[in-house]
Amino acid sequence: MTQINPIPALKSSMAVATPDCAGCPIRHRAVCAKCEADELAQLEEVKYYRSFEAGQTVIWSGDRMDFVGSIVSGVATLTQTMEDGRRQMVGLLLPSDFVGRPGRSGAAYDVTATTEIVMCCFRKKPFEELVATTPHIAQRLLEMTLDELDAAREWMLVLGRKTAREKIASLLSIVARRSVLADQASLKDGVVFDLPLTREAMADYLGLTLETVSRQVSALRRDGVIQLDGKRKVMVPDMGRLMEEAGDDSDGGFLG
Amino acid sequence: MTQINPIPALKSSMAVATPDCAGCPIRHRAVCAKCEADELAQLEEVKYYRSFEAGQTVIWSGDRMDFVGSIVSGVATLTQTMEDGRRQMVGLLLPSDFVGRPGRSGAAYDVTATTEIVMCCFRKKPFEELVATTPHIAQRLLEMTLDELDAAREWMLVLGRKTAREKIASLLSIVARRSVLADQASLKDGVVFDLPLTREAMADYLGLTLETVSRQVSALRRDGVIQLDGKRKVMVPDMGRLMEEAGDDSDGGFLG
DNA sequence: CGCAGAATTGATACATCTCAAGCTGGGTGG
DNA sequence: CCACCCAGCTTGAGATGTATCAATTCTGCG
Repeated sequence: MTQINPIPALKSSMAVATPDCAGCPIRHRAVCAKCEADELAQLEEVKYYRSFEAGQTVIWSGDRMDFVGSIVSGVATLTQTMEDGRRQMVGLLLPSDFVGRPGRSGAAYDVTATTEIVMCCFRKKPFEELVATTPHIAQRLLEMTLDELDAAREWMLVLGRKTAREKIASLLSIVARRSVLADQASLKDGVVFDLPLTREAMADYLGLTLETVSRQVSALRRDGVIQLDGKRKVMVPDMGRLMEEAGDDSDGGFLG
Repeated sequence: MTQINPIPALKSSMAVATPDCAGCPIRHRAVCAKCEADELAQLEEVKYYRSFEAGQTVIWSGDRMDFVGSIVSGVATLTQTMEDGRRQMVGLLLPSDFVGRPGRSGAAYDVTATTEIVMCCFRKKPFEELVATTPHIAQRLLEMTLDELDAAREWMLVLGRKTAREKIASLLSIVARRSVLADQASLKDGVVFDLPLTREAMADYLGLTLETVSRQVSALRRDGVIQLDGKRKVMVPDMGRLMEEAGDDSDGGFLG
C-alpha cells in the first residue's frame, strides 16, 4: 500500500530532494539538532527519505514499525480510535517533529499525512543503537519528548476545561505560534498561516463535532478575531486578541 | 512554608526511614532503576528525603525549582489552573513517578500532595550533570518520559471523547491497574484498592464537575460495577466489566 | 457544466453544568 | 458522653452548551 521512495519524487521542493543533512531545513530543530559532523555521518548511514500523499496513512496503530523518523515538510496527525469509531487526535506533527518510539515494536497510534509530507526515516534497530551510544541524540530526544509531554498536558487543559470557542482559538493560536517559529509565516502587524486541517480533523483534535467547529470558526470570523482566505489560509490581525479568546494569559510570552 | 526533613519523620513505614537505595521500595521502577552500584553512589551524594502532609503544596507553578525527585510513597497531583479558576489535573503521581523537568528552572504546574508523601529529592544542578554523564539515568528518564507521554495521550482520548460514566470507569481502571502493579492491592477474584482522591480532585482530572462525578460513581455502584467501602476503598468484582464501561477494548492485556 | 467532498446553517435533543438543599461521618469541645 | 460542626458528599430541578439529524450551499476539479 504505502510505497517506498528511498529518494523521494518531489513535485516542487528541491531543497529536500538532495538528502544531505547539511542543507536540511530541519537540521537545527530535529532529533539530530545537537549532532556533530561525525554523528551526522552515522545517522546518514541508516537514513532514507520517504514521502506520503495527502490523506495517506503512514502507519496504522498496532502495525509493526521498522523505522522512526522526522517530518521534513508537511503536516501529519497522530490519532487514536475507539471501537465504536470515536476518534481523538493526540498529536499534530509539524516539520522537525519526531515520529515513533524507540524501544517499542508496534505503533501506538494511527499516523496520517494531512498534506503531502516528506519524512527523514531511520531504520529502527540501528537508530536505537545510536540512541544508546550517542549522548547528543539521546539528549535531544529527551528534550523533544519533554516538550511533547508539555504540549500534551497543555492540550489536556484545552480538552477538559475550555469552551468550544476557546478550543478553536487555542488551536489557531498554537498553529500560529509554530508557524512563526518555522518562519513559514510573517508577523508584520498580523500573522498569516496555513491551517492544513479539515473541519473534521479540527473536531478530532478538539473533542468536538465538525458542526460545532464550523459554527465557532464562523463566529470568530464574524467577530473579527480571524479572517479567512480560501479554505486553508488564516489571518490573525491581533495575536493578543486571539490568545485572550483562547483563555490564555494575555500574551503568553509570544509578543514583546 | 514547606518544611524540609532531610531524614523524614515517618509515622509507620520504617522501610523508607533508612535512606538507603538498596532497600528502597521504588528502587527498580524509579529513575534510578537502571543504575549500577557506583552510579547509585553518585546519586546518593545529591539526594535527600523530604515529606509533605496531605493537602500540602509541593511546588507552585512558576516557582523556582531547585530539586527534582521521585515519589517514594503516597500520591501527588500535577494541576494547571486558568486565571478564572478553572482547573485541570494533568498528571497523577504515584510511587516511583518522577517530579520536575531537568533543564528548566521553574515549575510548569502546581504539584500537590493528596496523601502524605515521601519524596526522594535530588539537587537539580548536580542531577542534571549526572543525566548528562550517566547514560543509565538518561535512558531511564527517557523511558519514563515516553511512558508519561503515552499516559497523557491516553488521557486526551478520555477527556475529548468519553462520556462522564466512561471517564469515571477509565480513572478507576487506571488506578486499579497501577495498584496491582505496585502489589499494593490484591487480585483474587476481584481487585481492591485505595482511591486517594476527593470528588473534586476526580472532577479536575476528568474535566467534569464534582456533582457529575458523584452521580456517576453512585450509578456505577448501583449497577454493581464497583463497591465502595468507606470513602476511599474501592472494590472491583470484575475488572473486565469495568474496562468495558471505560470503553476500552475487552481486557486491554490486563487479564490472561 | 456538473459532480463530490467539504463546509455552513437550522431545528431539536440531550448530557452535563449550575444552583440549591440536605446528608453523612469523624473530630471536637462543652 | 453527646451535641455540634464542618468538609466532603449526595441528590434534585432547571439552565445551557454541544451533539445530533437534516438540508442547503460552497468550492475545487475533471
